[in-house]
Amino acid sequence: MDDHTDQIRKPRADAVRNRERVLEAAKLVFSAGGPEASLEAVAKRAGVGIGTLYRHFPTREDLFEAVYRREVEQLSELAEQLKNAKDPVDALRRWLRSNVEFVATKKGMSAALALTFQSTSELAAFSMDRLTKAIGSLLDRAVAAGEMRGDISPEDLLRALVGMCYMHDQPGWQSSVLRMLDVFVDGLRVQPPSKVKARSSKTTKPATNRKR
Amino acid sequence: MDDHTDQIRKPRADAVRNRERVLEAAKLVFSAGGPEASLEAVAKRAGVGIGTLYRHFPTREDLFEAVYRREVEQLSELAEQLKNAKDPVDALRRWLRSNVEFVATKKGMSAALALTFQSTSELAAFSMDRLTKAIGSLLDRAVAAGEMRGDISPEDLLRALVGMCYMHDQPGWQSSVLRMLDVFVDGLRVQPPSKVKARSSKTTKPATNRKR
DNA sequence: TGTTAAGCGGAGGGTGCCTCCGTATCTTCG
DNA sequence: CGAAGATACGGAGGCACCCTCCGCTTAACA
Repeated sequence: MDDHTDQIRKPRADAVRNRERVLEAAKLVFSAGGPEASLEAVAKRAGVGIGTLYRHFPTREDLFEAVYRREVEQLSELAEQLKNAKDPVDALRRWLRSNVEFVATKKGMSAALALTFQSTSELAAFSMDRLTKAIGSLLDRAVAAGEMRGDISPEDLLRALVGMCYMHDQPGWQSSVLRMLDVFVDGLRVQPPSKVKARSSKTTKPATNRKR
Repeated sequence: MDDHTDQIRKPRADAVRNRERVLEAAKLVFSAGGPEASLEAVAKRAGVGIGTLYRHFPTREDLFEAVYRREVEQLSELAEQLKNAKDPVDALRRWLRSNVEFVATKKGMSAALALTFQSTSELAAFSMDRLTKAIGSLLDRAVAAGEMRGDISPEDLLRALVGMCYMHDQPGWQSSVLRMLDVFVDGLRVQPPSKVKARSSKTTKPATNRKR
């Protein structure tokens, strides 16, 4: 009818609000009930109708993905904030710890993520990229401050973190990971040459495979 | 009333048969349709009523576990057979390859297994034990024959195998793993052969690979 | 304030989950 | 072999959840 249809309306306020509510509810419900939690439960918790949920997220996977993306972005933002902390080493340590906590609360979601990552590895790429950048910024700062060695790449660190968290079905894994992370961070510090302890008799570690 | 009911009847033939049918059907359906495949589809495929399925396996997890256990036991039996093969190194290699195939066909089940392993790590213990023994018997024989070095434990080998298969969402992972396994087995030999070209052992004639 | 399209909610048809129980079949024993 | 009783079978049925569809509501814009 009218010819200036290229004019876009402001999105409706209630739509924005509801979308946010659903995401928040989904985070809670999935974390508690695992990947097969009822979507109707999510809708109820969010205080919206089931139809509203489906309009915003047509499939269960869409909802998963949106929740997970948001979490990754929050971790990313946390890194941004921590950039301004006084002690760069401590900032990095804190970020790593937040990450462990993130995994811990997502216990129910891990299987779902395994599924999702298989189907759309675009999401995997996105989150890897995002997290690598986050960890990189913190790492760089510590290195620039002369507090950490510079021969470890962000990818390495991320891989180590993910690898450590991978065993999160064992009991007491969380404290174990936290301990290992502390050791890891300590090992990353530029150390006074006097305090060099003998290496274990493990086989030689392959050199860090630098990417890019 | 009855106090000497300790007399045990022979299990009914149809019960045994149906149980087996359900397991076989479940293997197929889960592999194809993933962990959330319909149990009624399993029952239909098995040619039994849904009630029969539920009597044998009260929960979905019970069924999963039974299927997985059976697979592990089959791998175990395969090792038993391969014990009598002429060439111990080739026997080991074949077992490792069967394992890769096993993982490949279970593509849909991986997420399910992640879930199951979290809840009942007793199953994980069982399968680890079983597979370690299987791989150990083959390894020992090759070592006893003087064809392989003796400083690698069955656990190491199993871990390497599992670790290699863990990346089975990448495209082309299977051939990659097979290649790595060949390299690995070559590395395990007492006398590393001078660059044997990687080959795919389709035939049952392994002798062509022997050269030194 | 009126117009209009974007958004909302929930009824409803469909599917799968799981239980329950009348019926069929197998084992045992006379 | 045949009866008796234990054991297993099948599927109807009630319930929860999935997802679509559409009449009603409400926010944006003029």
